[in-house]
Amino acid sequence: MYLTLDLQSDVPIYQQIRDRVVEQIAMGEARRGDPLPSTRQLAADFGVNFHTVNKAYDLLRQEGIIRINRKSGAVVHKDQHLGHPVDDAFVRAWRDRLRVLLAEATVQGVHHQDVLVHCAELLGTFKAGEDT
Amino acid sequence: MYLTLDLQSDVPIYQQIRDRVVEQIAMGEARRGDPLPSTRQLAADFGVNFHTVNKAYDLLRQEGIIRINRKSGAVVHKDQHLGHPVDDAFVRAWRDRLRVLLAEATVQGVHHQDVLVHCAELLGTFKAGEDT
Amino acid sequence: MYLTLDLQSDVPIYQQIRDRVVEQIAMGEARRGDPLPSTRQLAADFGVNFHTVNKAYDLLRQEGIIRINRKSGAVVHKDQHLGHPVDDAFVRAWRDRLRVLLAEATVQGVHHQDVLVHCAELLGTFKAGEDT
Amino acid sequence: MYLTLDLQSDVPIYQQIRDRVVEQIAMGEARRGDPLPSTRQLAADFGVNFHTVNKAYDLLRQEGIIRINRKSGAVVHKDQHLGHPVDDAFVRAWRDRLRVLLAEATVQGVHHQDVLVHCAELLGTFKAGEDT
DNA sequence: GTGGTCTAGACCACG
DNA sequence: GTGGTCTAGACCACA
Repeated sequence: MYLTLDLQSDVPIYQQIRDRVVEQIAMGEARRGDPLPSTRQLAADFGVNFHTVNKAYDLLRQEGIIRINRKSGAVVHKDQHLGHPVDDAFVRAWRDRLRVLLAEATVQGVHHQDVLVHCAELLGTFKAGEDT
Repeated sequence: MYLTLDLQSDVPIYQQIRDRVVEQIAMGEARRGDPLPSTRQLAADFGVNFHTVNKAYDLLRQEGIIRINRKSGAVVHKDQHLGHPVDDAFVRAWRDRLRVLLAEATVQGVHHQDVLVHCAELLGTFKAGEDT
Repeated sequence: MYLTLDLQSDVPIYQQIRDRVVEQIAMGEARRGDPLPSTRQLAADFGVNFHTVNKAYDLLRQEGIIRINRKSGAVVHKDQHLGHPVDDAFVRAWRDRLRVLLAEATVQGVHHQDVLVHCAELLGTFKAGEDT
Repeated sequence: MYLTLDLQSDVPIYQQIRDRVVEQIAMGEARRGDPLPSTRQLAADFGVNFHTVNKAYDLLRQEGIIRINRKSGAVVHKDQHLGHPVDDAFVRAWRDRLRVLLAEATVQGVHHQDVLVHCAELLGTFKAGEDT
């Protein structure tokens, strides 16, 4: 699993790590049961603090996306093929964030049709994982 | 313009104010030239400090969404009818944020079709403003 | 004397009026003894408050650029042909402001040669007045 | 980086701080990657509130002159050696401010030749940084 | 009336 | 350690 970070970004590093992991899973690059790099390994690769990676993994654990075992380290727990019912609370909060994002694009002059194209394109990159 | 805040949320208050204003403009509730409440008025309404509102307005000003006059206060400057060219840098950054959001939904098991339905529904609430 | 204002600018209106008058005099459009529009006239033309124009004229008076008589109104008092000695205090303060302006251009990547070209060009538009 | 302020000046303190930083960078005293003092450190040195320094740094960040990291604080991001293309909008606004400044000098009787000498002298103090 | 500036101090997030 | 957020209140500038 290759992750890329931007240490200059104003997005917190732990958030970036978490985001990249989510994207990798969505793209099908990592599936249920697959192991994640060890926190120390990742921290060394990126040259960031060990606690920072830890925080990212803890976030993912709280979201139910990964499981952390003392022995085997972190493994992917949730992916798009799991078939579990979608959490209503998640959808509500997610939709709220989506509304803001779409509102921004609308105000900045992006046509609604183009917005949908962007969505479809991005979902397409995740679809590939679905077919596997 | 009616705005609602959640003072308990972990989203900064100034960010929430900014988000609500963007949504209102996207929904066509406020259009180019329409005045926004004065910072101190809005602060009093929400029971927050006027500096917090100030920061939200300053953010919107930096995004080119509102203009601030010493005399008449803040007025809407950008809406979906402006016909201005869309900033490429904005689209790139916006798409990156959209990717993360869509990846989250995918990982949590939301079907791609449902994601598109959510997008279309939300855009529909903005479309109303376009028809006016 | 034709003046143009930008009511949307973040530059105070009284400052803009003062700046435009200074530019007109520098360009030779108005010379020592020439009358300025009455404050009430200018206020009506621009649709701004009478006190705002008054403040601009007062600034110019303090700078020794115009004289204000109750009878004849405001008249230009200083122009580039006056031949009076240049005030040292003015030059020092002026140079400080110039330093900041030139530093900005330098940091933003404008070549020093281009800076000098800009200066020469602008001075050229004032030179025309000198020849008159 | 040594900066000097005039707390009695009518120029806002945060603006003075911003100006001094720009001058230091233009003079080559601080270059791309060099760290700036922490906001609270600088505030303590000047005897001003840290919010004031914060505002100055935020201004510089918006201008793309510095970058702010949560970890290492603020570092210089732009200097005259960067070789980036010059922003047209910046040049237009900058030239407008230059016009006013040159008009003032002209009206006050400074000869055009002397104005150019002042410009060349000041640019020379920045040139030193270029040669390094 | 409006927004802008500055101060002072508390608390949190990040690394 | 760093910066970010929020509060509270004072005073000034602008129109």
